[in-house]
Amino acid sequence: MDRSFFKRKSKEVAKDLLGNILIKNELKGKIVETEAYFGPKDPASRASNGRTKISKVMWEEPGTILVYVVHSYNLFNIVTGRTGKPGAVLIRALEPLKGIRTMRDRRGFKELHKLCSGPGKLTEAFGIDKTYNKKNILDIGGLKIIRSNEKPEICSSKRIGVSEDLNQDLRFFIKGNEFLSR
DNA sequence: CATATGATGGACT
DNA sequence: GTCCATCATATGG
Repeated sequence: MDRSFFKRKSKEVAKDLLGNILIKNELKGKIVETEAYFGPKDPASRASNGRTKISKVMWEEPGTILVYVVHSYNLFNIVTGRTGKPGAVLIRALEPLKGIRTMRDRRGFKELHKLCSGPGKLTEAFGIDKTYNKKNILDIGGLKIIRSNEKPEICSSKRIGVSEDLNQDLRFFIKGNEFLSR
């Protein structure tokens, strides 16, 4: 993954992330579910109220990590688009591939499908917290995304948990995957 | 299997 | 004080 990958519209990045591999130290997971968020004209986006303590990171360089807390869970996003043009992709679910022992210990469940099947679950399983906020995933070694050669079949839906959504599908997931949220 | 409900804490008005 | 880009339980079929 390079800078040009993230320097595109969040909708394109969200779709193209599916099937690729998130790596944090010894942990690996396949990205199976994402959501795209736009800037101030997107009512569901954190940027809908302009630049705030949380949302201002969305104006940073593509590849910047945005982590913030909702209902006491960390949510992991990656900033997309040109620097100064707010946009981000939320990583919503991973298929656990490696480091299952660690994920089970952190989550307190042994079932594979309970480890990373939601945006708050995967950050707990992977140990992603606010110390990663505002760092660039292209610059730090311990956390990265690598391409797989998989070309998954992609489905879409409305975004989950938002009170006011746009009239288009901005949630993307791999068809039939067992590790989706919900 | 499904839907319902309470806990949670930080950001924002 | 209000509002969540959530989750784990509990309950009913």
